[in-house]
Amino acid sequence: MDHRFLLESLLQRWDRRASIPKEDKDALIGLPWSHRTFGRDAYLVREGEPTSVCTLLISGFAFRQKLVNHGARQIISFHIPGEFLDVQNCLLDIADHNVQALTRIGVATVQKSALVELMGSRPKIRRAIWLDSLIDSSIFREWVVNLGRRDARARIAHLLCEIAERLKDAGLADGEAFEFPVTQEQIADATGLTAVHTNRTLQSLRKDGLISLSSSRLAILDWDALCEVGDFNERYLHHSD
Amino acid sequence: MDHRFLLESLLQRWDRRASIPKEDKDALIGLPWSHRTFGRDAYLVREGEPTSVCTLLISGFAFRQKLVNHGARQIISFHIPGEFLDVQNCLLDIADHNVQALTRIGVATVQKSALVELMGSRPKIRRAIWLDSLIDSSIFREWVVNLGRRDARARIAHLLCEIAERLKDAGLADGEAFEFPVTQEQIADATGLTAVHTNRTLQSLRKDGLISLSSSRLAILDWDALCEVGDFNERYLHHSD
DNA sequence: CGGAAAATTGAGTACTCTCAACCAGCGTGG
DNA sequence: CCACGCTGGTTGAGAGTACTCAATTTTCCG
Repeated sequence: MDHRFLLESLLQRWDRRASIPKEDKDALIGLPWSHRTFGRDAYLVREGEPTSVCTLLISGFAFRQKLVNHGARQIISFHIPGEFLDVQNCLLDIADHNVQALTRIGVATVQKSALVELMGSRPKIRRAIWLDSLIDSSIFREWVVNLGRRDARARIAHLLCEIAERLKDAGLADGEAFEFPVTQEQIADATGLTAVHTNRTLQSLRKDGLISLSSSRLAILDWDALCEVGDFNERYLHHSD
Repeated sequence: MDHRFLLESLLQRWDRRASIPKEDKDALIGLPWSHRTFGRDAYLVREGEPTSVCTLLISGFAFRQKLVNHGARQIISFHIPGEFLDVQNCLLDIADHNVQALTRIGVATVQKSALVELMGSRPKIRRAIWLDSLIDSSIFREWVVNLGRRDARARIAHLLCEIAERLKDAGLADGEAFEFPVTQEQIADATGLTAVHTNRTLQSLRKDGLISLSSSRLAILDWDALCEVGDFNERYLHHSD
């Protein structure tokens, strides 16, 4: 199969935690994956709709969000290549939030029944996927803390630290600079702020020499200081587990 | 075993989603559970410490929280009887948050290895536990939205709706009133507000005839209006899945 | 009954929002 | 090739929600 390399970053990440037998890897790769691409802002999953597939992000970035009744949007998570965007839909029949492409993306989708069946017969894969979803959950908890108990500066600093750390862990960042084409409005929607205030806060972080962020490239100029500002402790990412 | 009834509310909840064979129930009940009680505010799990057991809440209420560097506390979730307080620790070796008793509580703990082994051999139980943890995750997502994009009134209304709905689903509430001995400071820490502002906001909800909340009893006087104020849609609780 | 915890109130502050205008980059079409 | 229009970024001024600090009352327990 030629999409072996497409699942490579996922398998590498799993392998680092606990080795996955070659048969298991082949079984995963052998599932009836479909490859698709989506344009920027395209919806992959819509809240309230029935779910039928699970989606693995292959290239580009994506995010999940929910809308509130007065029209505001809250971004719930960002996703980088090698992550499932909606494993929870394996067991949940109705989507409880939206999934959207942040950039042009490539994904691999598989019928959730096929994935569930594979997990039933391959304990190592099951464990890896469950662990991923537990870490997902841990990240949500940290976001609750971020939104509930940190001010604007800390919230944004924390978010940037998290993205950087996850990219580094996935081997997708060289040093402290990387492509991350996020708009200020999206940062605002992820941190519970307005775009205007996000703009001013980013300027303040730039002025202090902590970061450099253009529309598509993020560079962290002073990692320790940014972690300090953002009260960032990577434990919740469980990168060593 | 005489603690059958102690697991009853958990098993009933699971059974409503998908029936669990009697052998599976007996196997779960037959695990080497330990029964313990904790006083109000006692810590059951501490962030940063290694985990060895999983804890099922039998009686009373509990909550999970994280502390930020300047000392503030963010409550991440509340828990009612029949819920696991820390299933994620089955696979995560270091706790990423604290678990505390809200009231005097009774719990049943089991070595996580025993639970993991049981899940390995009992697919129905595994599925039920995984589904619980996915719903947990969905609740965290909704809390992110609550903290990020709703004002004080809506945040508190939403929280109260959630607690009420979960208690009703668990069969622990008769009508729209129930024991829920939470302090205003705890509501504040759950909604990202200060105790003072929480106090004023609760007064406003009371004045409008939406709720009646004394220190230990919550009554929802106008369910529809409170849902409206809190932008509450129960879908994220997946009570029907 | 006494003391501590929790709830309440008041006044002043400030962080973040709103509204609105303006600028910059960029792809498209005339 | 440049005007145009759109999206995203920036700036300013004023408003408001929520915070801080501090005192006071009420409730809860031992």
